[in-house]
Amino acid sequence: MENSDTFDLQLFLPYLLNQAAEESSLSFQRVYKDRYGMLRTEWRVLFHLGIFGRMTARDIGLRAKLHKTKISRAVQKLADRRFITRHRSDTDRRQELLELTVAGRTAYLDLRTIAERYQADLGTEFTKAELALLQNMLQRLAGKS
Amino acid sequence: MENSDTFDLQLFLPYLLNQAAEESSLSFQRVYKDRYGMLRTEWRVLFHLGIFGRMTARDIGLRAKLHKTKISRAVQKLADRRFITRHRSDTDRRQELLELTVAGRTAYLDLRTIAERYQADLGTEFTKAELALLQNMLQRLAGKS
DNA sequence: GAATAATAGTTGTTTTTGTAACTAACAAGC
DNA sequence: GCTTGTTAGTTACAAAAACAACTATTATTC
Repeated sequence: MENSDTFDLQLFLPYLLNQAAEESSLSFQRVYKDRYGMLRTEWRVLFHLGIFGRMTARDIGLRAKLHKTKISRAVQKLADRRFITRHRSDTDRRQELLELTVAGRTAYLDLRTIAERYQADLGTEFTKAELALLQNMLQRLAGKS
Repeated sequence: MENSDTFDLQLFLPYLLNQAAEESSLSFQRVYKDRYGMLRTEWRVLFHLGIFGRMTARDIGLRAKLHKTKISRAVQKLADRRFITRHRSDTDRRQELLELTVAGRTAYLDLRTIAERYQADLGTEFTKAELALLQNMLQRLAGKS
């Protein structure tokens, strides 16, 4: 109280980004959590398989910047729930090829619809140009060491 | 593989924001973690006390949107490390007034310097106008329901 | 081609978080 | 003023994340 400081925490990016990320995750989280009992890593793995088709845990990790233990556990859960199948690769028997089942694809398409609606709703709050710049800046922020 | 999907995960805000937030937190995290053994909630509490002066856990929670149990634990750790003092309020003996010690203020000022340098460095990658828009949009994203 | 290193993925252990239940103090209603 | 409800903060337990050590397989090197 005696001395008030001038640093603006609300504008400090590591802080501000986290607040925005947390808030923006919430509505989507409710869907994948309540409707499918999924965790964050699980919907991400599901989406990667939905978008890119058959791939290995390793490749998902590289793309999503996720640690292999997280992926391993997400894969287990998704396989338990029959959302994905796992097949050992013939060319490298360490690797496992992951793929969505029909149920997995259905869940993916459902969630993707929600995600698309979320993105579309942003259009009512921001202009196309604003959104494009935001995404561009976030990608630059995300993509460096 | 057989069917590639068109949804662009990289532009989906709950995903993109998280990637950016995680990346942008990293460099700062290294400082408060390695140098002071702090956790995310701890530096946030420290900063709130540094910026706003004496305040209660409740008020920090409202400002930072942090749950009281998180704050309670951060306060304990910060008090253990003699970064803050805690005094029961006279007007309401449920509340506790928190305040930085000299050591706490020193740590805060050190971390604030790093934070300011981080913000300044952003100026080399983005224009002032871009940054202003980014912050504005993030605040709008952060500050709803 | 045997020994060594590197890689894909799993499992176990420790930290950290999330959630619910609790204590102590205050506030409101009757 | 006593019962009922709220609030500030803590504690205990459950869920999730982080980190390290492990197995099995492939790659490298001498």
